[in-house]
Order: sequence, then C-alpha cells, then structure tokens
Amino acid sequence: MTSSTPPPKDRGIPEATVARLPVYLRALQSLTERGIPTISSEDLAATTGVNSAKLRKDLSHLGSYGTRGVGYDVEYLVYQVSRELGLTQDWCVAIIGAGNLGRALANYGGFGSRGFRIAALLDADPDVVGLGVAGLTVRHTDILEDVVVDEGVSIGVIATPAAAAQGVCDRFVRAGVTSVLNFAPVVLNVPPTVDVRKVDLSIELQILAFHAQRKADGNRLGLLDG
Amino acid sequence: MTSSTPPPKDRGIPEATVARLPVYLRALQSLTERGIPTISSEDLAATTGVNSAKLRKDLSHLGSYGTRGVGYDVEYLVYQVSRELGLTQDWCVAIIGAGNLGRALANYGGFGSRGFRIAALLDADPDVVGLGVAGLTVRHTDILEDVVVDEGVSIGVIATPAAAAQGVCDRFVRAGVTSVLNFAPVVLNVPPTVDVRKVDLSIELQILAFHAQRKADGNRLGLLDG
DNA sequence: ACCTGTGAAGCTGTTCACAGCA
DNA sequence: TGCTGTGAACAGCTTCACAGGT
Repeated sequence: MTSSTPPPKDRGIPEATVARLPVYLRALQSLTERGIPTISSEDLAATTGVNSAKLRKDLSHLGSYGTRGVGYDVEYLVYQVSRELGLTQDWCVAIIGAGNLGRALANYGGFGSRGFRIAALLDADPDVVGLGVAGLTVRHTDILEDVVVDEGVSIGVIATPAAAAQGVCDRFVRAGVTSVLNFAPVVLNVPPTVDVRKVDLSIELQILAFHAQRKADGNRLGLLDG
Repeated sequence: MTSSTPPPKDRGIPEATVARLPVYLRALQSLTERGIPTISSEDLAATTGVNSAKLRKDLSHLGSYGTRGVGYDVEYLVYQVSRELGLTQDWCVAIIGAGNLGRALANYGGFGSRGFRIAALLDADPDVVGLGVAGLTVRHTDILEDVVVDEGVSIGVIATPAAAAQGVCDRFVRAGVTSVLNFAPVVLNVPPTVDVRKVDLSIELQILAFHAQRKADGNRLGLLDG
C-alpha cells in the first residue's frame, strides 16, 4: 500500500451530502474573507439553513476535522471540502449554445473563480459566431470534438434549444465527455458511464405553482371549515 | 359535504412526486402533439427516465386515471397533472434583475406557454431600465411593491447579484409574495410561510466535479490494483 | 394476455440524544 | 462546560412482485 497520501477517507459519501457540500463551502469561504477562524456546527448550520446534526454528519463523512468543545477550523475545512469536491484541480468546461442562457453562463463569475475554466463557447448560428462574450469568442459548433480533445474538456454544458440538445449530448459523449450539465428541457439519453445533471427553469416554477396552489386551497378550506 | 367538485384527492402528495410531475407533463404534451392517444406506464417511464413502478405510484397519488390492460389516456392525464400542479390557472411572475440571466429567463419560451405570465422585469441599474427584452420594457426596481400589488404577482424570481438578493427577497415577502425562485448564490432568510426554491449553477458544476473526480480516482486505483 | 394500482420490503436520508473528548 | 461525532430510531422514497381489473 502506498502511504504518502493522507487517508482520503471512504469514497461512499451520500449523494445528499455531496449536494450540500458546495453550500457549506460557500459559507466557509465567506467566513474566511471576514477573517473568522473557527465556527461551530450550530452557527454554520444556521447560515446555510440546515439542521446542525445533519451538518455534523455530513462533515463526518469527510473525516474528523472538528475539535470537540471548539468547532471547526474554517480554513482547514475550506481546504478539505474543496478537495473532496475535486476543486483543488481545474476542470475544463465547454458551453454549447451562446443564446441568452449560454451568455449568462459564460458571464457567471462563479465559474472561473472556483476551479472551472471555460474552454469554449460554441453556437450553431453563423450570426452569433465571432461575437465576443466574457472574454471569449463564440466559435462554431462544428469544432466541438476538437475543443473537447485539444482542451481536455471534461464537463459539457448544454444551453441549446431543446431540439438540438440530444445531438450535442451525443457528440460530447462520443468525444469522451462523461459529465454533462443540461439546461435544455429534454431528458437526455446517455450511457450509464455518463453523469447528467439537469437544470430546468420551468420545472422549478411548476413546483412553486403547486405549493402556491396548495396554500390557496388551504386558505379556502380554512374559511369554509372555521 | 359539497359534491359538485370531483374528488380532488388527498393533498398529501410526496415532494419527490411533485418534482417529477412536470417531467411527465412535458412528455405527455409531446405525445399529444404527435397525436398519440394512449400510453403505458412502461413507455412513459422510458421516455422520462424513471422506473415504471415509480411512475405508476406517482400517478396513483392523483387518482386512478389509468385503465388496466390499456394504459393512460394521454389527454386526460395532461389535464389531471396540469390541474394538480396548478397550471389550469395563470400565475403572475416578476423577475428582478435584467442582466444576462434575467434576460435569459424573460426570453425563455417555457414561461409564457405554461400558465406563467411575466408581469415585470425590473433592474436597479438606470442604464438597463428602459431597454426592451422579450416584449417587455425593463423598469426600475423601485416599483417592485407596486407591481406585486397591482399585477397580483404570486411568484418572485430573483436574478440579481448575490449582494442584492436578500434585500429584494425581503421586499417581495413584505409585499405579500409567498413563492420565490432564487438564482443568486446565497441562502435566503424567509419566514416559514414563504416557499423558496434555489437554482445554483455553480453548485451543479461542483457536484459534477465531485463525480468526475471519483471516476478519475477509480480509474487510477484500477490501474494500481489490477 | 396485458397493464394498472398497491402492499410489503428494502434503502436512503434525517433527526434525536448522548457518549466522549477538549 | 461546550461541542463534535455517531448509534439508534424514525421518516420518506424506491423497488419488487403480484392481486385485481379489462
């Protein structure tokens, strides 16, 4: 067994925990900026909107990085969470679709700052190709495969219209990309080795509408019943 | 007991089910457009990427709308799912922040088409106020409260920079909005009566990075072990 | 024969409550 | 005393497998 690396802990971190780590990380980075050296699970839980026991259990999956009676060292925890999330290395991202959404993504500050480098912003529309967006020049979708290989793209972002999404996804997959972030309102078909995450604006609205309706119905019943 | 309304079923639909209903709805609408009158749970599950038993259980929460031996009537199911999600009525939406993301949202076709009307697109920057976006004129954030009251806004969308988000949210809440969709990378503080959903682009990327790293580590171990 | 609707089992995630350490 | 780390109980979700209509 090689022994130079510190025990990177069990790989079996629950999905639910993984989804919360970025939230903790952001809060911790803000604490660093404000020069706060230490934080308790109770306080960190409050600022991130979770239960403190849950937060402790989440962090315990990475290792025992807290000190009983004191709390967590902010800077150390930032490093450990970053490492666990794979943010100590850089990830190359290609964004396909330079419409409103693609441009918004390219301009989104959070990308560059946190270990994500936008290698390319591509579009199929000749009128859009050549435009400058966020320090990038929009290039044509034709070169998708070249970009993936030459720049070592490991995450593909699909910000195309729904009709084009599956085609773009297939090209990503054939070129070797195994992580896809999909903003198009379609269910993508991929081999099981490929990881797809979906962000769907209208679904979020519909979920809100459901709850809004329930609140309205509840009030109406409340008037009838009491 | 009043009897004119059809039994709208138990209000206790699981969150996980609610989150999938919009996906089913989209698939069903596409079936309607293609003139397909009937679909089995197996087929609908395949196109939406879920397990067929899960789909049946999800739909069973709305009522018994299928026919054994046949499947589900597409048009009828579209109606029932729409009704359950509250999409048979219109919801007024106000988008705050007319930067790249706000404009992308305003231009997003899925909004208007599915029972969501954009009542206003507001921004705090005087240079942006007055611009035309997707048939709307950007107005100043100052009138947020007026818009909410006058137009009957029930869903507020926050597409501002992080620093402005909590302030905008507070104003929404004070004006009576109880559903908020937040795109800013902050945890919003709201009273428990208010429903907040969050969409965070960089969190999605970080989750992908975690899995990408795990795949990479796995390969590396594979090389060492075998 | 076919397909829905659902009890039951199993799994994942959350919360409680406290042992154990600083 | 204060706070972490965690077993144990609990709650919610998924999947299986099949009873029960058509």
